[in-house]
Amino acid sequence: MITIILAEDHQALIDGIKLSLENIDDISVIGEANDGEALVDLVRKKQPQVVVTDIRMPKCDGICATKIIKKEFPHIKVIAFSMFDQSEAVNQMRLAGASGYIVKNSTLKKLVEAIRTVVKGETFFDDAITSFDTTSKEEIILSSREKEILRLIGEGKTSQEIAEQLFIGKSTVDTHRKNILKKMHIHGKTDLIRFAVERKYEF
Amino acid sequence: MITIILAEDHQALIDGIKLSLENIDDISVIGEANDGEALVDLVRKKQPQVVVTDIRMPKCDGICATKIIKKEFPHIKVIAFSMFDQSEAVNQMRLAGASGYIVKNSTLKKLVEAIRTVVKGETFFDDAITSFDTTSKEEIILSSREKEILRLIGEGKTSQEIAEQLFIGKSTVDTHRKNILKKMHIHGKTDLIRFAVERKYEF
DNA sequence: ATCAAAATCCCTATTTGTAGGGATTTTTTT
DNA sequence: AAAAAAATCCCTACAAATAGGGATTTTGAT
Repeated sequence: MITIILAEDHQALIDGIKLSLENIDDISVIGEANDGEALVDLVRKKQPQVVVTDIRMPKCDGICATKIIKKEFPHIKVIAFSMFDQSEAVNQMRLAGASGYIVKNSTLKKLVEAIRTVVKGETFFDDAITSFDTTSKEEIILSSREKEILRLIGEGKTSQEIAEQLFIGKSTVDTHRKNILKKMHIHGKTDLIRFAVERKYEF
Repeated sequence: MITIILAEDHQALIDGIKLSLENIDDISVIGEANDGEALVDLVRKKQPQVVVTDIRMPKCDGICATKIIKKEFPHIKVIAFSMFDQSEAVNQMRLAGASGYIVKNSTLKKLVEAIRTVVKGETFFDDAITSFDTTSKEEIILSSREKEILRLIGEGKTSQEIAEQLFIGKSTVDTHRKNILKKMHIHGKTDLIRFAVERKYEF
C-alpha cells in the first residue's frame, strides 16, 4: 500500500482527488493540507511514502515545503502538481528534490502513474512540460527584502510608493528591483509583474 | 433529477467534481467540456438544467459562453466557478446572466448547495466574494483590436514592439492603451498586466 | 447615404522603469 | 575577528508608459 499526503490550497481539488483515489487499491490518502506549513507538520507526524503538492500555496510554497521535507526525510518522494507549465517552477522543484511533476489539466490516471513511478525510485515528469533546463544548477533565492519588494510590485505599487511605505530611498528600491531582475534572468516590468502575480501567495 | 454540464479546462478538476457528484442522488453530470466553444455546443445538444463553468477557459471564456447560453436558453442556470476572487470577473459574469458564483477553494458541499439553490430560481454567491458592485450596470466591452493589443501587452511586448508587429504606429498603440485603461477603470501598467495575465486565455 | 464606432495618428509633458556604474553600512555566518 | 551576504544610497542616461489634448480615416450597421 502506498501512503500519500495531498497538499493543495483548493479544497475542491483535494476532495476530488481523494475521491478518485479511493477506487485505487494500492494507494491510500492518509492526510491533506491546505498550505505549506500544515503540509510539513503533517509529514512529520504521518511520514507518508509520497507527497503530492501544489507549488503555489500560502505560508510556505511547494518549493519551500519540498526542501524541508527532503532534508528531514530524504526517502519520502515528492510530486509537484502545478496549474501552469512554468519551466522556472519545474526547475526549482527539481532542485528542491521533487521526483515528479505533473500539470493539473492532466487526467487522474497520470497522477496514479506518477505516484507508482516515484515509489519505485524513478522520476516522472509530465510530457506537457515543454522545457526544463536540467543543466541549470542555480537556485534562485531571493532575500526577504527582495521578496517583500516583489510582493509590493505585484500589488501595483511604484518604486516611489514602495520606498515611502518601507521608509527607505527610492534608489534602494530600484537597486533591489535590478537585483531581482538579474537573479531571475528576467527583463522588463511585464515579466516581473507576471512573476509576482503568478506567485501571489506568501513568499 | 438535476442535470448539469461541467466546463473547466483542467481535466483533473472535472474528474474530481464528477466523482464527487456521483454520490449525490439528485444531481447528474450529463456532459463536460474543456473550453467555451465545446461548452456551448454541448449545451445546445443536451440542454442541461445547470451549467457550472470556469471563467478562464480557452477559445471562448466563461463570460462569453454564458452570454450565448443565456441568450439561446434563458431558463438554463449558470454557475461560475473561479479560481480567484476577481470582483471584475464576478460582475461580468453576473451581467452575462450567471445565477451563482463560487470560488474553487470552497468545498464540494458548497457547489452542491449552489446547484440546488439556482434550480429554485434563486441566486447563490459565495461568501468569499468580498466585493462586487451590484449597482454597476456597465459592461466592459473591448474592441477586437483592443483585445489583441491587451494580449500582446500581457505577453510582455512594449508599445513599440506591438506597433511593429501589427504594422501600425506606436501612437496608435498608445491610444488603444489609453482607451483600455479608461474602459477598465484601471491606472498603471501593473494593473493592466495583471488584468492581461489573469485573463491569459483567449479573449 | 448617414451615423456611430473603431482604428488610425500626432503633440506635449511628466512619471516610471531599465541598465550601467560605484559606494557605504549593517547583519549574518564561519 | 574576518569574510560574505544583505541592505542601503547615489549618479547618469535612455526607454517606456501615463495623461491630457486634438484630429483623420475606415468600417459597419440602419
